[in-house]
Amino acid sequence: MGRGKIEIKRIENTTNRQVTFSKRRQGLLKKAHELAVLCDAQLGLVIFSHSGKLFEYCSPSSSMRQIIDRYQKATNIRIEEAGSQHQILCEISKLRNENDKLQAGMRQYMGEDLTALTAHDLDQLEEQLEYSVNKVRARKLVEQQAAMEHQHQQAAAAAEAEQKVSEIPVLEFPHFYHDEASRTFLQLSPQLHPFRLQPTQPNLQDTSFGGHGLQLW
Amino acid sequence: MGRGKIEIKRIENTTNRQVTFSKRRQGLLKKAHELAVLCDAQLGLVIFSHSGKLFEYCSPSSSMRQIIDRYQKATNIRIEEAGSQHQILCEISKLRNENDKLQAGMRQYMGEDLTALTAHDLDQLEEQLEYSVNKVRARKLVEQQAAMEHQHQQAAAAAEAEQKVSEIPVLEFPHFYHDEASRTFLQLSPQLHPFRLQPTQPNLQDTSFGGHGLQLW
DNA sequence: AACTATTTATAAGA
DNA sequence: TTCTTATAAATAGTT
Repeated sequence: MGRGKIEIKRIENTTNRQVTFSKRRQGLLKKAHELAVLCDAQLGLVIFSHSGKLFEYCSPSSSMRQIIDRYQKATNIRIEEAGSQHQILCEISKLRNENDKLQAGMRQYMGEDLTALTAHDLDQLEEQLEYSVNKVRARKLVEQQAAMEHQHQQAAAAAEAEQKVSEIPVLEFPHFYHDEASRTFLQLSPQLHPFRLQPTQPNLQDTSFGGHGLQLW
Repeated sequence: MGRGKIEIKRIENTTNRQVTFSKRRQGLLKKAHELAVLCDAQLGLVIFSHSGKLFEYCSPSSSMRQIIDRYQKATNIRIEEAGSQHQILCEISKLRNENDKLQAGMRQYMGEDLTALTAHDLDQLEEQLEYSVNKVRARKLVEQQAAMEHQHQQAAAAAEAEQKVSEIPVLEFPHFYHDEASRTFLQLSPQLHPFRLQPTQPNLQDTSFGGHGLQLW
């Protein structure tokens, strides 16, 4: 539709291409509008020129946002996004759950909320607390020793002393959970096992998701 | 461009509208393609018919997904989404932080990780643990009493007994934090105040966000 | 779905 | 760029 027919292939002459872009872009936007109005259709048109400039049209009474949303719903292009969103919500839920449990456990260690515990739970808690008190006392002892020996620069000897203390004399009470795994994630289930700590993931920071390896940051 | 000129307004006759939609849709898609090819432009066109059917075109060597992404980047339409995403990430970060602190506090209550504590911290921890042990023992006493009196159906008297016990005799050690606020959120700052518990929000579930009130579910 | 009179879009030129 | 105009293309109304 012009003085001559043209082949539909990239116009190599830059000026020519820009002129054609300008003309046809205008025509396309106009026709998009006409279609939307005449036929009561919802449509969105986004054009990036070769140089990167953005032009757009969307039908009356709607926004490009709406149209993109509708398009994504219609094509399920969002499943991936929705999946990761779901994972995020699961992560938050899990963390809140863990927090609640930790707080419940913490309260019990502070002597609160004991009424829900069975006699056996109370026994275990008492044992654990006695164990902890003894650990603390052992540590205090070491600190005193270290302070006394400080001027003699014998910190190494002090550490050794602590080692001995915590290994032998003060641990007169059994404890139900105590190994190097205690440095990892602690998962409490206060309802079922108020004081049973279970090591779960060895790596607290990175493997929080259930094996999918989604990195949030 | 036809037998007669038409006004650009919604075609009321349904059949006519559908026919026009079909013709003009085809023309629009064709012109979109021509513009994309002739001018080396990237464009996306999405059309929903009045009846909800989806038609689309996007320029060669790209996908609608890419075009939508580029559009969203270009228009910052994502700021809202990014904002809420940011809030979600903040929430997760906060929860993880709280979890870490709770775990650190918990470990210390279990007698682990004591080396970082000062003498004063150790004293407080010892006091708290002794307080907790005594609370547990008081509770055990009450349970025993309740068990003995069970056949006499005097649960009420047992509760009264616990009240007396916890009020008077066993609390021979001072405790640094103990009031009704302990039922609310506990926030630990093990680095600065290893055992100083601070009540924060009165409502743990809903006011997790910093005043913005974003509800995640 | 095809036809065709007419309108509209636009390629090339100024 | 913008305007002009000859011509190609699109399409409204018809069959």
